[in-house]
Amino acid sequence: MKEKISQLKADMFKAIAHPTRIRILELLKDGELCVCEIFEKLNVEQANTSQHLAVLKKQDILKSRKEGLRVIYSIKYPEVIEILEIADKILKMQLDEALKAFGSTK
Amino acid sequence: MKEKISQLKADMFKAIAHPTRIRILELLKDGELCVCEIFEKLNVEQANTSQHLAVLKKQDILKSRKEGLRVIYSIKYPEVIEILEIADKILKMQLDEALKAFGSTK
DNA sequence: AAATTATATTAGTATATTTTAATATACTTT
DNA sequence: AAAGTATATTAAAATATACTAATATAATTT
Repeated sequence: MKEKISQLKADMFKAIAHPTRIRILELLKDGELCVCEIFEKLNVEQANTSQHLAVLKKQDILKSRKEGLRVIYSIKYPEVIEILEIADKILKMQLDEALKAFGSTK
Repeated sequence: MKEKISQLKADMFKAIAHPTRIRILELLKDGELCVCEIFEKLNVEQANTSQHLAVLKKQDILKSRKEGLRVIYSIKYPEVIEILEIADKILKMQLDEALKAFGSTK
């Protein structure tokens, strides 16, 4: 039972754990965007962008709606952004520490 | 530049994104443990546990110290636990919603 | 209804991750 | 210094992910 929940959480993190998908989430932080806007801003192939969006949607992290020809994606649970912000914070601390290691005669 | 930072964040999430590693982090939430305690509690092979610990340590998420024969691991940045707690919260909302979908004539 | 536009899907190849099993290292105790 | 513990490393096989290119779908405009 506990194992299954860990698996579900791992699946969620796996969905997030890709540079392109992280950039997608950061783009969508301030509101919804259509696929065309996303792949142009990211400079990533349309097909590849679609695939990454599909990963995030399958994992129930993004939602989408159709508007004419366009498909508009947005973040389903804003808490995901909190996760990214904490990751940012940790990364800064890590880099900070790595930098300090230089100062001390290393 | 922005791409490199996304890559670093992705690497961090990748390190977290495994059921066994998530369980390790949850075990260490309340304090340090040696490898022998960890793999016994998790019911995972010693070698495999070592490998997963190495992944988390390489990513600077865990730290370790030696005490006699034992190696004792602990969480380096408590913020990682916050990330797991938010993931928990999101997962609960997702499951909740999935459950509700049943109620409504689906 | 044909052509156009936006998005999605599929298949194939390339890469990366995970697991298992065997072995190595590094302290400790005898 | 030999034997015993605790942990780490390595190699090989199995599995999963990612990217590219080609093609398919679906709504729109002409």
